[in-house]
Formats: sequence, structure tokens, C-alpha cells
Amino acid sequence: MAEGAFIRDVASFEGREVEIRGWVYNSRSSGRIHFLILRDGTGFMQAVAVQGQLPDRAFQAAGFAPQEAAVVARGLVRADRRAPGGYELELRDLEVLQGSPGYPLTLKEHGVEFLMDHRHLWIRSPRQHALLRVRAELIAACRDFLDSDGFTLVDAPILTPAAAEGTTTLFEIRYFDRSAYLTQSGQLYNEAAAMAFGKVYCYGPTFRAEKSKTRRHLIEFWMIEPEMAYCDLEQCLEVEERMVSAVVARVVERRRPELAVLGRDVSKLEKIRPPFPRISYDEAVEMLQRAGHSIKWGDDFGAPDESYISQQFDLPVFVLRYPAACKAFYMQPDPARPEVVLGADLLAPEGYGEIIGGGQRIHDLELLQARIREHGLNEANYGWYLDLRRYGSVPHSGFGLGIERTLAWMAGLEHIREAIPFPRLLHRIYP
RNA sequence: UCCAGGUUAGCUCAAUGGUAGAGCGCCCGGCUGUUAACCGGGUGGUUGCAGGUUCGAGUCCUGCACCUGGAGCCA
Repeated sequence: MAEGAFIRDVASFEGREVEIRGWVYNSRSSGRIHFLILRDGTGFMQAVAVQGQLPDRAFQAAGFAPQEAAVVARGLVRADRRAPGGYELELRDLEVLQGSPGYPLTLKEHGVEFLMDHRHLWIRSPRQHALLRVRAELIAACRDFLDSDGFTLVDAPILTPAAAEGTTTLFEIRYFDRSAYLTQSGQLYNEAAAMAFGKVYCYGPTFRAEKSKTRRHLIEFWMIEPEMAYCDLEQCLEVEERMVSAVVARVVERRRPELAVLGRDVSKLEKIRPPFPRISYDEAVEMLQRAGHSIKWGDDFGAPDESYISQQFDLPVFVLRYPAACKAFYMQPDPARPEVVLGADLLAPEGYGEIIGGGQRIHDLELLQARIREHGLNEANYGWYLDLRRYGSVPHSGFGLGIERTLAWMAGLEHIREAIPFPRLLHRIYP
């Protein structure tokens, strides 16, 4: 009786007979010898069917099994340097559970639209498989870092009664007999949680109904958002650079084979260590003006501006103290220069741009009320939020890290649409 | 919403205004070590849609739809 095994572990089964339950990734045949590349979710492995070494029924099946047929393969694990991966399965039996000819994704090139229409099948391919494994590692690394650093996970709601920030376009939905909105950030709820637990984070999807059509925008994307009570901007930045460095190091350590499949130059990631360089918004504007960008003090950065700044550094770079007018209403003004806020964006290197936005929040009740009015927001919607400034308000800070943008940088992607299993884009909500 | 490029076989792409093709897929056959296997044969088209110019349009013109890239907006 053959033992069940995963392809990931076959090296430890050398010389033994195992059963692999998976799918046919590709097959070749020379008549009396068939080669099947099997995949089982943990890896890819060549299986060889030699006439006479397995029942005729199974040998025939090996010759006819179409691409992506579900198969249960039993055989002897052998080291063989002719096999991709170094080990192969010498088949003793093969059962085809189900399959159909004409699998849409051949091993040749396909266009973006065709691949996106078949995203449900595309995620089976080696590159997408490697990428989504890196994504899983990235998320686990973020959570493990925070969990072991004294943070408590306190999830924020996805259905919200009003705009969190008032700046971006929200998806409006029916909530029984009234309107509600899909969350654009868990931050406001995080602030409540921080006053209850000290150091908290939330992890979940966020939704922006903006008609952005670029390689760095998704309509639905995932953010991890830490928030800390008794924390100023400086302390917040320190957490950010420690977290990003730890996460990069862990992905490089544990997902090196996947990064190799993706063709990522890992040496660039191995340089990511704190401290990260810091420039002020003022300096960034000067830098851009020297490079010929048409930007003046007070403007927010456009995509080419952000990209240029990030290309000037080998490490992620903090841009600090933006004009208050560019940022959300809750950002704490710099006491020394009230026209700028104690906030910072973190721009990933190699032109990838913003992966984190964050900073210190307003903790003074009257100032916050004034800002809500200045931004044309309805104070009635923020009653609970203002309560946080009435009952034990303290300086606090936090940030949000965009998972897909961070993954796009770490994996060296051309477009963010590959960084999430089923992307929602301006003109795409299928599959 | 704006700008640019594109739309030809299931897929990826060719085709001076003059007979619509290739590779892959799929089907049939061959091959006992293949590496996106290979070899032979077969299958496959309202050239995005609607008009127009022309003896003749995949090719030129107009409109529309859709795709891709970028901008703006934003993380």
C-alpha cells in the first residue's frame, strides 16, 4: 500500500512507493514511454510511465490524460538528474479521476485579457502559484511580526455608516432601509481599539470606487493597519521600518524558490534594513523641481513624481510632513509648522512608490472638530470618534500597509493585478 | 473623464488596396528519456460592429463597442 505524499516532500521518500494526488500540468510521449508533469498544489514533479512497469490500462491512461486532468499516481520515488526538480515518480499505477481535452491555458504565451478571463485557471500556473505563495507568506509575516510585538488583532467593520476619510469615493450599498458604505480604511475604528488595547491592528479588504486605471490601483485591496496609543510620529516610523524589514527578510528566507520562479533579483531585497532614509515633503518638492518635474509646494505627488523619488533610493524612503491640505482631516499638525502634518508616506524603491501611509492623529477635541468642519464633513457622523477625544485622549499614531503594492514590489511585478487572487479593476469583476 | 496604441482561427501573431496564412491547441498516426519534446497528416475564419470610398477593403475614411498602456483621482 503506497503512502500518500506531497510533492514538496518527495526527497524524503526516495526509494519508496508513494501516492500523489494531483493534476496533470503537462505531458509528453515517445510511444512506449510517457512523461507527465504532475502538480499537487505543493509543487511540480515529473512522472514516467514505462510500458510494462504498470498495468496496460494505466499506461494507456497516462498517454491520453489531458492537460489538467485530475489523477492519482502511484509509483517509486527516484532521484534522476534528467527530471526537472531532480526527483521523478516511476509510475506503478495511474488513475484518471476526471479531465477534458482543450484546457484553455496552453503552455504558450497568452494576452492579458485572455489570462484575466481565465484567472480561475491561471492561478494553477507555476508563476501565479509562486506569487500567491509569496503573498501568503507576506501576510503571515506581517501578522506574526505584530502579534509578537505586543499588538492585538481587532478587526474593523467592512460595512460602515459614513465615509472614513471623506476624500475618496465610496461604494454605496443598501443596508435594509438606509444607505451604507464599504469601508475604505479600518483606521477610525482602529483608533477606538487602540484606546482600549494600546497596540492594535486590523487586517481586511478595503474598497475605493475611484475610476483609476493604472498598474498600481485595485478597486478592492487588502490593508494591514496598526494603530498605537501613546505613540508619536517618530515612534510610528520606527515600527514601520522594523516591520517592513522583518517582513522582507522572512519572505526572502522562506520563499526564495518562489522568488526565483518570479525572476526577482533577491539581492535588492537583502539590502532592506533599518534605518530607512527620510526626506521632508519640502525636500522632495525641491528634488522633483531640480529633475524638471512641474510641481509646486502644496501639490500632492503624481505617479511619475512618486516613482522618481523612489528611484533615487535603494531602500524604502519616508517622505515626511506633507501640507495639511493634501491629507486627511485627522492628521496632527506639526506644532512648529501648522501648515504641514505629522504624517509620512513610505515609498518602496525601484519606482514602486507608496506602500504605506500613516502618521500621528489629532488627539485634541476642539482641533478635530474644527478640521471636520473645514473638510465639509458632518460632525453628527463622527460622534463616537469624537468621544475618543473626550474620554482619555492621548497622542496616538498608526499606518496602513497595502498588501498588493508591497507584494508587487517584493515580487518585482509589472502590474498590481497579479498580486491578488481575483483582482477587481475598473472594468473587471469577472471571474 | 482625457490622451495614445490596438481588435484577423480556441490562443499568440503574420498578410504593398488584388486567391486570408503560420506556430500552438484539438483529432488521427509514429517514436523507450522527454524538458514549452519532436516528426507526418487532418481540423479550424461573417478579419470587433455599422456605414462609406473603390473595379476590388483585413488593409483607406467616419461613427460606435471593447481591450491595452498612460494621465487625472488615489493607497
